[in-house]
Order: sequence, then structure tokens, then C-alpha cells
Amino acid sequence: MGEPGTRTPRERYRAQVQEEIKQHAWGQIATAGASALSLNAIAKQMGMSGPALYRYFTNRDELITELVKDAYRSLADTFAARTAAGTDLDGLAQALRRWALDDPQRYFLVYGTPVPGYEAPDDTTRITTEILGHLLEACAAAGPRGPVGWHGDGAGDGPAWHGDRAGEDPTRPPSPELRLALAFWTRLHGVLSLELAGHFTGMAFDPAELYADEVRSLTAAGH
Amino acid sequence: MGEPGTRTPRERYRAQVQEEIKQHAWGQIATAGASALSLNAIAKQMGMSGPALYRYFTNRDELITELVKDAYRSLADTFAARTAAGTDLDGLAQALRRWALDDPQRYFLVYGTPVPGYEAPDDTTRITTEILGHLLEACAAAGPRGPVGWHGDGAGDGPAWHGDRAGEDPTRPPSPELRLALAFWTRLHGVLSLELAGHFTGMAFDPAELYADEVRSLTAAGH
DNA sequence: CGCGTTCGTTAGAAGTTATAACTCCCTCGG
DNA sequence: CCGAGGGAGTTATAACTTCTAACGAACGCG
Repeated sequence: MGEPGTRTPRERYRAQVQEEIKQHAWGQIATAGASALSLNAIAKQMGMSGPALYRYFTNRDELITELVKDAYRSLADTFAARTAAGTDLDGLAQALRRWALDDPQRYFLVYGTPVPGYEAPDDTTRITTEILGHLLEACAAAGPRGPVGWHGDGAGDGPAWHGDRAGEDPTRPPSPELRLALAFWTRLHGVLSLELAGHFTGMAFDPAELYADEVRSLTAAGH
Repeated sequence: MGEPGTRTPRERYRAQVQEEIKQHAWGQIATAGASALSLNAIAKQMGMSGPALYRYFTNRDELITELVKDAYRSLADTFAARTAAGTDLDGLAQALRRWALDDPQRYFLVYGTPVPGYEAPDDTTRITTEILGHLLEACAAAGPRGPVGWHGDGAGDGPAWHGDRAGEDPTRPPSPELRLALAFWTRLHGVLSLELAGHFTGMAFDPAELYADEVRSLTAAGH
């Protein structure tokens, strides 16, 4: 089994066209949002007529799903690169913020409004667990002292994680690392989401300061 | 000047049909999201043919804008009712959570993914300032001790608020009430948004506990 | 060199938003 | 009471969308 990436020249061409389609799709999403993504417009931009794209993606939803997967992959990579350089929560937070500001619509494609019926494919959930793995690693390195307590400091035993043992009691307090990771995730997403959505425009303060403040609330020992 | 609400029977009928349209629209949004809202489908459900709806809303965007305004109004009302019953942050947090869980798509219509070009109309921003007014009231009643500090406890002077004085320096630390209100807003939105989007499904913990934990992080004195 | 897979094309169905033109009925003013 | 006007709803139509079907042509492998 040779390289699975590029085998025959046909598959090479196919992958290249697929990539170009996704590139134009990202352009459209950045300017008009994911709901306004038009296959016809993409085809016109690429100089070919509508239905040709269906050779590369079975339908519009599959294209969007692929973009979502790429976005997850991109976030996982930045997290991996950051944790490789040092497992500090502050660095991870700054990397997350840069990733979000770099392409707001990409952020919303991952963490924005969900489509009610949509179910993420299996490989997507695999990437999310990888992302949370990096986060948990940094949380474990940050030490057990966390500013957040579950039930006012219940001693969580073991990493109660993602279907850890089926039929687990959900009310049991999770591990300190998970509690810190959840606070990291929700607090930073809270600031980023509202900032990127423009809910802070017109208010006389700097969102970066608010973000730094929330990061500090996580990294500071909960004395 | 009589009641501006219902004057002639014609206007009464018009308002009633408008309300019925919005009702069907909410139904569609709840089941398929706002992007899948179809005027044709609504008209068919109401037993009349497509273009009739354009007598009541100039276009699809205006209908959605009206729904957004209603959602804001609904949140402002629940906040007003709650603060009238007692200006405690915990009660406000529980009211917010109930309002969000009551209709997730309504929540996302307000705080979800924004359309890049969209600008909220003036009356919408007026309602948002009202909502934040209730929140600030509760924050002021909660006392000056906040768990969050700007620049490690800078003494904010006066309510640096929403275009308070034009040309204000955005880097100046805002008031303690505003800092607490922002933490309330972002932290609770962080949990609610991810929970409603389904990012916690499959993880062995109760989102309500996480929410209560974050509320505790706000109401507890930052000793 | 041929044969088959794949690509891109046009045609077309079914859906959408939105406008134009027409009818009908209700309401308001004389 | 009665007529004129305006609002409501209708069909027809344009322009757009996703997506399927059928056809032709080009590319690459044996």
C-alpha cells in the first residue's frame, strides 16, 4: 500500500479540483456566511457549469461537512502545535483566540448555530476528542488547583470522559482536569463567540482585555 | 390619540394574520433552523398561496428581523419580571437558562451565528441596552466585590457604557458592575451556547451542574 | 492502439424568493 | 344608501437555487 494521498494523475487532478472548490467555498462563507453558500456560484467562479461539482461532492451538505471537518482539523493542528511548544493554558488560550479571529466564519462553522437535524460524522467526533485531549493535557500540567469546584469541591475520581464507562452516573463530579478544561472551553468560547458576533461593538471596552481577564481567571490558582 | 394597537377592524385582522405568520415561522425555525425558513411553506400551511405573505412582510429578511426583535423583547421581559421579583444574580441566571432551554433556536436567533453583512436595526439595540440595564442593576445590587478584575484590579470610574462619551479611551478599565455583568454574560453564554449546540452530548456530566458552577463563580465573593 | 472510466456538458424537474398585474371585497366618506 | 378607493389574495412570470439524467468527449491504463 503506497502513499494514499496521490496515486494516479487522475486522482491527483481530482484532489486538486476538490481543494479548489473548497477554497472558493471558504471565500463565499467568509463574505456571506455558510447559509449563503451556492454551488452554482462556485462553479461559475471556476469557469465550469453547475452540475460539474457533483462529481466531487454528492451534495451541498457533504461539501459543508467537509469544510467543517477541515475547520476541526485546523483547530486540532494549532492546538497540537501549541502544546508541543509548551503545555501552558495561557499559550493555548492565545492560540485559540488567534485561530478564531483569523477566520470568524470558520469559528462559527464549528461552534456556531447548529442545524437541528444534523449529526456530526464519526471522524468529526474523533477530531473533537483529540482537541479536548490536548486541552486536558494542558489542564493536567496546570496542576490540580483550579478556580472552579464542582458541588463546592467534590473529589472526582479518574477521568470521567466521553463515554468513559457506559451507563456512568452523569451526576458524579468529574475530574479536576475536566472541570478546568470545561471552564476553559466555556469561558473562552463565551467571550470569543459574543465578540465575533459583534455583540460588543459600540461598547467602550477592549474585548482582548476581557479575554485576557477570563484567561487569568483560569490560570490563577483558586486561592 | 386612541390605542395604537387595535384601531380599525382591518388593522386588527392584519395584526392577527401577521401574528399567525410569525407563529408558523417559529414552528419552522424550531424544527429546521432559521436558514430553512420558507415563506412558501408558511403560506401553504396557512392555506394561501405564496405571494400573499408579501402583503405582511416586504421580504424574508424583514420577517426574520421581526422574529429576532420578538426574541429580544421576550428576553427583556423575562429579565424585567425577574429583576422585579428580586435583583439577585442567581435568580437572573436561572431565568436566563430557562429562557434558553425553553426554545433553543430562539436563543440562537439572538446569540448564534451572525450574518456577515447584517446590521441590527435601532430598536433592536434599544432592547439590548434595556436587557443589559437589568443585568447591570442586578450586578450593582450584588455589591462591588467581584471575582473578576481588570488589569488586576484597576479602579474603574463611572459606568463606561455603550458609547457613554464618544471618543472614550477603550483601554480604560470599565466599572466593577460592568466587569461583573460582562463575566455573567460571557460565562453563562459560553455554557448555554455549547450545551444547546449539543457539544456536551456523550460526555458524562450534567450541563446544569456546570452552569450552576459558573453561576457560583460569579455570585461568590472574589475572596 | 483501443477500450473503459471519468469528467464536463446541456436539459430538465422541483423548489425557492420576489414582482407584476388582475380581481374581489370591505370600508369609509359623501 | 351608494359609490370610489384601497387592501387582500389570486395567478403568471422571472431569476435563482439544488440536484438528476443523459449525452459526448477526453484521458489513461492495459
